[in-house]
Amino acid sequence: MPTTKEEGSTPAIRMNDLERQVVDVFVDGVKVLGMPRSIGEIYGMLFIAPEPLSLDDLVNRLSISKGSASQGLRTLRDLGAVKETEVKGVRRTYYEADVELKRLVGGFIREQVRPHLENGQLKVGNLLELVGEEEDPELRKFYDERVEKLEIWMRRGRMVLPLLQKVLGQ
Amino acid sequence: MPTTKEEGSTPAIRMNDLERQVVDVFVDGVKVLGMPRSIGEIYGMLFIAPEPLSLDDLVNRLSISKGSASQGLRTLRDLGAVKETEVKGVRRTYYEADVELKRLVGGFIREQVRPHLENGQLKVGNLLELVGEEEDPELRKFYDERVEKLEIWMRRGRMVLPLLQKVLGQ
DNA sequence: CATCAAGTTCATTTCAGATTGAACAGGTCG
DNA sequence: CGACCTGTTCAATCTGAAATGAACTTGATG
Repeated sequence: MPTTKEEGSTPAIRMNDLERQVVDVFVDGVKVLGMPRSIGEIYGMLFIAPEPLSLDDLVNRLSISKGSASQGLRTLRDLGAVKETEVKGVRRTYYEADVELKRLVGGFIREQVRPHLENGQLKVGNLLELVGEEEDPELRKFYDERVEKLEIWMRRGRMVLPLLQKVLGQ
Repeated sequence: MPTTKEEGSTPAIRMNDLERQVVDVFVDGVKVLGMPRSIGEIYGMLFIAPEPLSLDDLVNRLSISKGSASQGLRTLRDLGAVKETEVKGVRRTYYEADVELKRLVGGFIREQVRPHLENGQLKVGNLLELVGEEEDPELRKFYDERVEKLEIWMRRGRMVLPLLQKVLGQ
């Protein structure tokens, strides 16, 4: 039962202290990870909600716009951080937080970390050509070393990800 | 010898392609870590510079303000990402990049990650009291579980850090 | 088919955080 | 001491990413 009687779930429901503080923790959390506050608000609200919530519930309780809620939910879906709950006989979609750390970490790595790392490796690849153009052999040696180091760092970054997943997962 | 003849090191030196692209890689890098672009520019410039650079060198080559350079260098010093080089008989301070990944990771964890985690744990601690106020026993049980889960996540976060340092270091 | 309800899209606006630059502090040298 | 050089500080400004909200799409219902 998504929301009880008072049908649907529309009128501005105030957040209580617990909800407010939990949301706050997640807002900080996602900020550290470089994600927008609204993502933290939405996930936090779902995390502490005993029942699934609809988009409109989130709009009302968090006082955010429909646009924010919609985009935030999409991002969270992409991350695999929320589950949709189809309620029989109701059109509206209800969401609940997926609270498996393993999935959260995996989603974050897949969506946010890997793309950046791959892009970085590409750029570092291009660097090698530029180093080749350097005439002065001593300088060239120095550049080679540095670019080599960069490559090692990138490689190591990639290797850490599965380990992270393993350690954090369950 | 910090900079060669043409004494000190003042007039606007243009960046070459290699420098520009290396800086670019680091700008992206620090952005992912949630740090300001100027930090990436400065560290990147130092990383690819065969000789130590002064604050003014950075201002000239990167076309950033003295203020940015000064603050950026301070942050990088706090992170342990930069070493100061005292040159005998010269007042000016010269900087070079510290390229030990171990130190970089350690500094980042110490300065950026730990503070946030600790702050988070504090906030989660406060949550427990709020949960105690909940009357409905079933609801209370749910809240307890969630807060408990949050604590576990935090704890796990802290445990991962030393592991990260160990794996990435050298 | 017309109406309504649910959700998405995206041009505009808002705002937090980064950058600037001018004033300032501290040190050095003649 | 006084001119000068190096670097720091911080109020004012700028900017890019996030939030808004109105227009739009989709699809269900009578």
